[in-house]
Amino acid sequence: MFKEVPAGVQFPALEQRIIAFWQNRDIFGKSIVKEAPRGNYTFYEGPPTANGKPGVHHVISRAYKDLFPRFKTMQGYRVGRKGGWDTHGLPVEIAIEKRLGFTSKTQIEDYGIEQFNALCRESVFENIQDWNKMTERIGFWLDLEHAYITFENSYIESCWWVMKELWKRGLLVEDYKTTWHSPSSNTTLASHEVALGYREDVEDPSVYPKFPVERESLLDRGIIDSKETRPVFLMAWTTTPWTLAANTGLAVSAEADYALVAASAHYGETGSDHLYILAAPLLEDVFGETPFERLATFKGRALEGLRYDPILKGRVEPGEDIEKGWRVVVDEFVSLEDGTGIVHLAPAYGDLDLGRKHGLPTLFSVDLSGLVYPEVKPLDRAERDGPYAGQWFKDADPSIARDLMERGLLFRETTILHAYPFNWRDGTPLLSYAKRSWYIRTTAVKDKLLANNDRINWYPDHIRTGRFGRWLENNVDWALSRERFWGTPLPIWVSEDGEQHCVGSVSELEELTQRDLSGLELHRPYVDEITFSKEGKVFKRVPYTVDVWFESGAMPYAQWHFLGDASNEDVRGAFRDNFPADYICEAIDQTRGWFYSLHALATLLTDSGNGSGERSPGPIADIATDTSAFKNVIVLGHIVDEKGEKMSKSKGNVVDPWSVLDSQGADALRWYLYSSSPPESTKRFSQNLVEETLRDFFMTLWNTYSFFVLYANLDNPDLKRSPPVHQRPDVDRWLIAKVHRLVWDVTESLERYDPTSASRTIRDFVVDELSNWYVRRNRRRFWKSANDADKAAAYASLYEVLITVCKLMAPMAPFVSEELYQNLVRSLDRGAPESVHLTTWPRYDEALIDDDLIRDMKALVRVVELGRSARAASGIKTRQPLPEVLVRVRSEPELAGLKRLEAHLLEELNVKSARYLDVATDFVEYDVKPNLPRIGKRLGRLVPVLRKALAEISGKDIAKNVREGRETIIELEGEQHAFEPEAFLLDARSPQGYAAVEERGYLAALNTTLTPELLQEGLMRDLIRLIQNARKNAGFEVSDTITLGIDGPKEVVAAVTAHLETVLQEVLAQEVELSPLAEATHTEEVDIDDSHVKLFLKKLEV
RNA sequence: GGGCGAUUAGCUCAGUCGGUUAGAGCGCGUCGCUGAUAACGACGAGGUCGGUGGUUCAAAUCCACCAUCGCCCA
Repeated sequence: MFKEVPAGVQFPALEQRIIAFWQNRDIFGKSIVKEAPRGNYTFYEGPPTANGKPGVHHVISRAYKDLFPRFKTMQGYRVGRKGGWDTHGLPVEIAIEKRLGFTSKTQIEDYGIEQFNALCRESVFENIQDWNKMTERIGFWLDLEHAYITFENSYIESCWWVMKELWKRGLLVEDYKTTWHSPSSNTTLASHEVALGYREDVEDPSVYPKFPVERESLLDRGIIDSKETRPVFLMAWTTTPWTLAANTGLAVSAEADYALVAASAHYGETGSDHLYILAAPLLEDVFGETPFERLATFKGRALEGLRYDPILKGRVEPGEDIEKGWRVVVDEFVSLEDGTGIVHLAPAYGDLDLGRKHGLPTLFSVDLSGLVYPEVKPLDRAERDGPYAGQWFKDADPSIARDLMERGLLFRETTILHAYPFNWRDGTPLLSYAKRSWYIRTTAVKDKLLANNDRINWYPDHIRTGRFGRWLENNVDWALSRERFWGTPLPIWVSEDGEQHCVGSVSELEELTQRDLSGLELHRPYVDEITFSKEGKVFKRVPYTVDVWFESGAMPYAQWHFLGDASNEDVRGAFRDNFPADYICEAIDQTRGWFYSLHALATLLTDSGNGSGERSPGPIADIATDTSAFKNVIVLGHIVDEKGEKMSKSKGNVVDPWSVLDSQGADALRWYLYSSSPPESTKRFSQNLVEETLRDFFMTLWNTYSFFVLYANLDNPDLKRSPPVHQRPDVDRWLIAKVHRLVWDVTESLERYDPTSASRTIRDFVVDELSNWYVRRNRRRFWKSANDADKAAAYASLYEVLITVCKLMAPMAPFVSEELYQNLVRSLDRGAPESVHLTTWPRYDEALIDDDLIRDMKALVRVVELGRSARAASGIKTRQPLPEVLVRVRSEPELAGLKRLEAHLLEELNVKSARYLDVATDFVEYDVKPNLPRIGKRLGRLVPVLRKALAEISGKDIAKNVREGRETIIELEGEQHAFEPEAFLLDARSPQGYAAVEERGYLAALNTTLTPELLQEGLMRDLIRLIQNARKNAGFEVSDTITLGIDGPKEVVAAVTAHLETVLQEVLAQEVELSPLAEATHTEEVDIDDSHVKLFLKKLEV
């Protein structure tokens, strides 16, 4: 016996019971230790931060994360799923700063880094309960017990190991980094602080500096000829004259047109004694009223590498090769929106990445306090200090402009209104400043970053060459250090004279310090206090922490506390067995975040070296060579509200996942997320659509299941001894064929990481094929009284299919599938696996996928649909039997197939017989159309001519040719063309005198002639329906037998008498009195056609 | 400003290699059917396939430009 299935099911409550069941039996644990013939399948958890509450967007990624580990487990893999928590970083610090009311970094230092970090540490798990509850509630199986936590010593130590390995190979170096720097407080501002301080309509200088070009190279390029003697300038534009001394390059656009023009030395004057190069489309804008003469036009590319003279020279840092500067570079970023199309590059003040990309040196004009360096002066000045030494950078602007103007090196000086950032606390302007910073030299392995990316399966595919590929192509070194407090300390110790030492482990630090550091917490300020001496020099740690993306990118190593140690085989084995990941899944915003940091670190560490030995192989190249950290990745789109707007707390349109989880449940939510749209598309979330998913799919499945259980409990079929498939009726073999094809489809979809297709295919099968066709067509077979082979076949088929479906949906809807499995399988077989999630993924048997049968059933459904339509058009209700249906299908095999399924056709349409029109009969007229996919290319522009010709030729003639397999000759524009039979599509027109409906070669026509016998049968069926209604109204169970009394006119009496057996059977009546029934417990008065009938019902006690 | 992606019915989405009349579900209207169903079936209303231009005998589909939205980077 199966557990009874209630009609009204509450999925949220059901899911809670399943959660308890999983917990009590430790099903998750068992799913990991069970036999895994196919080996390991590794999933990496991209660590969330638990200092905020989880929202519906976290549910979507967790739903996608959960699916494939479950699927792969069922396929026979071992899928350990180590959880993880991201605990460091600026958002955490900011939250604490707010709580303490701090507005600057110095306040934190005054307060004490120790106490500050202690508060950070406490806060990161503030919402851990919410996260754990949500994770459990949506059925995300994740090993939270052994989750990695980025603030733990073991995790940080692994990060140190990674950094040391990079440092040893010269891949972790100190260099410059552009930051928004506030000279007034001498600190770097975080991006959100910068955003706070933007002011619109700031008036700034707008100047057009003139960079003199070497005459020779212009001659070489043919831009000027040898007769030309006037000086030539590259005309640039800037709003920050103080950066001109830091200029080391000029950028142009390769494809844009540039012009050589002659004009005066200064704006607004007449003359032609100076030659200028600038973008052709901007000439009018730049010169305005100034007369100019255009001498030549060329592409920007022609200027590449051109050398020019600096107009001011700044401070050169030691080791900088200034000879590489002062040349023209070509870059895509150059736009012709404003300026001159020649962009002034000052790497020290905002253009560092561009400078680095093009190999330009870095010069400085202003120090960190915003004061001009003494070195800033024209090249030819001999005196030691320049004229602007010590000036506030904004104050230096006018004098710089004036001096340049005087020297003929400025074409024009004016002002502009634009937006510029200021320190939001004191209103002083910010500097975009290249500061000292620690870098990972990812550019050294750029080719490998690209090559390893090529081997990643991205879903969707376009990310590989698109967003991620583009990002890698424009790779710049990874700025690692941060001037912050709560994070992994950068393990670099520096001596007073600048010698650097990177520490890769605590034991190394113990060796260096000769101290026992086992109790040391690897955070600031504790590690800051550790110093050591080497060769007589004292080493102190640099004050930085590292980018949190580095930490999460290091999780493949750090989650195991991997230190590359060959002697620790447990850790090494754990790492080796789980690297790289088979699958990860995060949202699109991780492209430059986690996706990149995982990829970059793996590429660096698995690097096989560069052959020539300049770069030695990475420390794990012996475990995995030249690979990314992940093989397959699903990139999710973001989730937006019903109106397509971004969910944000301020808009108040954030959907609380619990409102959905509590009413529709986790399975409906998960299923909706998988099936509503492909993972990468932006999802509009609405509870209504989850509700629709519930009704459309889950309720339909539930009802099919409850139907099965209801009748199986009444009938007790022997489901352990099912009849062989080949002995079952066509319709059962059809269902079996369909379900095997379903297994094939769903497996294939999930193997290419496409849960959208997988879930939609299951939905279509369950709703269309299983419920609305198979069960509807076959329900009588379940409740008929004879316990014959046919009934056994029906039970066996439905039973097998339900079990297969519940396994197929288990990875996506883990709760409902568990419920079905427990009742359908475990109630019968206590030896079966304890949970659906411990079962083996279904296999399909190709021999059972009977394509012919599937095709035949499709034709039947097609004809039935047309028949129903004809029925409706005839105006004769379905309960009234009709004598005949006339049918035509498109091919002989379909016709034969339809004949074997004829019983379904007759029953479905309620007709007595079927007559088949020959597929190619002359009985009807034909419309002939060209079969374009076949002959379109061949005919080309003659297609419309043929269409016209076909409209005039007799369809019958062509049909005859087609039937006899002959070619048809048609004259088109005076030429004879021969068309094979397949060149045409024949569309038959309807025969006269029938209620007929036809579509695309299929036809169903109903003969509507009614005889007295047919009318009587119709009356009988009306009566049966009314009695069934009365049974329901009386509140009888489906299986209750009754005594029936009918009091009505003689037509009714005659109809009942003529069809007595049918009536008794249909309404489960033991006997029927054709008169009032005295002992009736339920009476009803009903109308049939125009007569009144009284019905009397009494339940028989068993 | 740049890059990547999206835009098909009121809503959520299919649409294969360019090829016959652009489809489904939900919602709406009419009718039918019903002892598994919270259903089901038939018919109908609802589409400038984001816009413009181009290629082609033929474009939702290919190309160019534009618009709107999203994300990332400036």
